[in-house]
Amino acid sequence: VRLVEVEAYRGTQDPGSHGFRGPTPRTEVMFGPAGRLYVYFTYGMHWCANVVCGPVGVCEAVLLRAGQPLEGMELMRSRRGVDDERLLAAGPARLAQAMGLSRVHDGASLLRGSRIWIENDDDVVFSDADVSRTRRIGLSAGRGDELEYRWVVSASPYASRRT
DNA sequence: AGAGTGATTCTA
DNA sequence: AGAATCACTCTG
Repeated sequence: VRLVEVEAYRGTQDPGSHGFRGPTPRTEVMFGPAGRLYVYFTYGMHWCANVVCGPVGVCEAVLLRAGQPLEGMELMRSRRGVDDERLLAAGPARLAQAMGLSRVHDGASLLRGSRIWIENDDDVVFSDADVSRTRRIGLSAGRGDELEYRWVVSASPYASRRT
């Protein structure tokens, strides 16, 4: 997919982050080296994937919130049980499901030579003017909900909501 | 607007 | 141990 929406989480500096209260068995990956996936399970049924960003000992991660399907459309349709291309990866749990990400990918490396990776698009698709910065989704009040740590391609029909 | 669903973490 | 919470999605 082509990523069209992400959110930043700043660990111990950020009450909205799973890492706010320091490392736990669940969050230890986020306190490890950058370039790995932090995949967590929530609401009894959903997986969501983050990219760990900070140096060892510092919890920082970026939640992958939405993507535009580019390849493997039929595989993603079957994983999602949905036909509409715009709903295949429009949301963090939808994206993870479309990509087939779950427990076994927690801690997986994204570095060169890995089976999962992120790469720059050779074509320039979006300019800075296409990207909006907003408050994050799904955080209760007082949990860092006022921070504008969500970046989204405003006009993309593949984002998790219209902006 | 509400239900579904179960791991994780905090409190006692 | 028990309870609260939850970086969500789908269906009405």
